Amino acid sequence: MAVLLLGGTTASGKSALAVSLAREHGAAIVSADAMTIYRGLSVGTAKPTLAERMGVPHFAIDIRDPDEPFDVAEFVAIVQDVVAAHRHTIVVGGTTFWLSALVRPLADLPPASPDVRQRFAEMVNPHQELSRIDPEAAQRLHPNDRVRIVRALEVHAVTGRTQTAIHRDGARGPALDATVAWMDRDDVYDRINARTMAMMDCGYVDETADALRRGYADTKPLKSFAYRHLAELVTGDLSRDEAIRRTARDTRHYAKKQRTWARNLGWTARSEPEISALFGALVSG
RNA sequence: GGCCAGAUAGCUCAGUCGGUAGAGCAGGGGAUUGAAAAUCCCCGUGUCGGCGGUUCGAUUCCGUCUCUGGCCA
Repeated sequence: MAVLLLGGTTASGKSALAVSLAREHGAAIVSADAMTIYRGLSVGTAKPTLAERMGVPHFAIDIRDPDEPFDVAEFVAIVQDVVAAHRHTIVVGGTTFWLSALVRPLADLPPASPDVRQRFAEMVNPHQELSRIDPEAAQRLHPNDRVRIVRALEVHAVTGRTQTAIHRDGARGPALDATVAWMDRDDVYDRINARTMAMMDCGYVDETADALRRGYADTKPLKSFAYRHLAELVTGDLSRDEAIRRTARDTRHYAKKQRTWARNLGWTARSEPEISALFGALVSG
C-alpha cells in the first residue's frame, strides 16, 4: 500500500504526472485543491477534464456547489477514507494547507460555526477582545488579520477554551503514513501566463457569466482571484486585457506563496523522473 | 548633415531652484491548525548614459561624446 502526497506550484504539471502514475500503478487520486471541489467551475480552476481523469478514480472533485461550505477537516476525512479503500493513493494538489494537515495533523478544534463567527466579525476591535480572552493568540496574530482573530474568538466561544490551550493539547490523531513529493519548474510564470490566455479560449468568460447568473457572485470561489477579475469583465467593469493581466498576476503570486509553504515544510522540488521512480519504489516496496 | 526632445530601479516615468532620489507596475521575503486560489505582515543603493568643466559639493548647471525618438534637409 502506497500513499503519495504530490504537491507543487500551480501549472507545474503535477496533475498530469499524478494521472499517468495512477494509470501505471492502479492508484486512486484525491485532489488537494480548494477550488476544484466546486461543480460548474472547471476552466478557471484548471480542473482536469473527464477525458484526463478517464480510467482513474478521482475524489474531492465536484463535491460542492459554489455556495456550500467545505474545510480542511472534511478534506482530511476524504483522504483517510480513500486511503483505507484503495491499494494505492495519490493526493495531488496545490492547496498546501490541506496537504500540510495530512502531515502535521490538526488540533482538536471545532468546525466553523457561522453564527458565532458572524457575531465576532461585526466587532469593531476583535483583536482587543482576543487580547483579553487569549493573549497568546492575540500576540501571535497581527491586529489586521481579522480572519484568524475572529476564528480564535469563535473557538473560545464554542468550546469555552482558548485556541492556544487546544493547540497545546496537540494533534487529534496521527499523521498520515505517506511520502511527500514537491514539483516546481523555472518557467512556471510563463506557463501561468500562457495557461491564463488559453483559458479564455476554453469558455472561461462563459463559465464566469454562468456562475454569476446562478447567483454565486458572493461565494468563496467567485471571490477568489480565479474568478474575481473575470466577474468584473462580465459586468463590464474591466477590460478583457486587464482581467487577463490581473488573473495571471494573482496566479503568479499564488505560485510564489506555494513556494513559501514548500520551503518552510522542507519540501524540495524533484523532477518527474525522480517522482516516478519514488512512487514506483513505494508501490513495489 | 542640421535642429529639437529624451537617456534616472527589471519596465513606464516623476524629481532634485546644486547637498547622491521615489511612485506605479513587475518582483522578492514571511505568517498560516476547519474561509487557505482565503486572510494578513514586511521589503526599493540605483556607476541618475560616458568623459571633462564650474563648485566645498554635480544626477541636477555648462561643454562634449554616444545612443534613442521626432522634425528639417
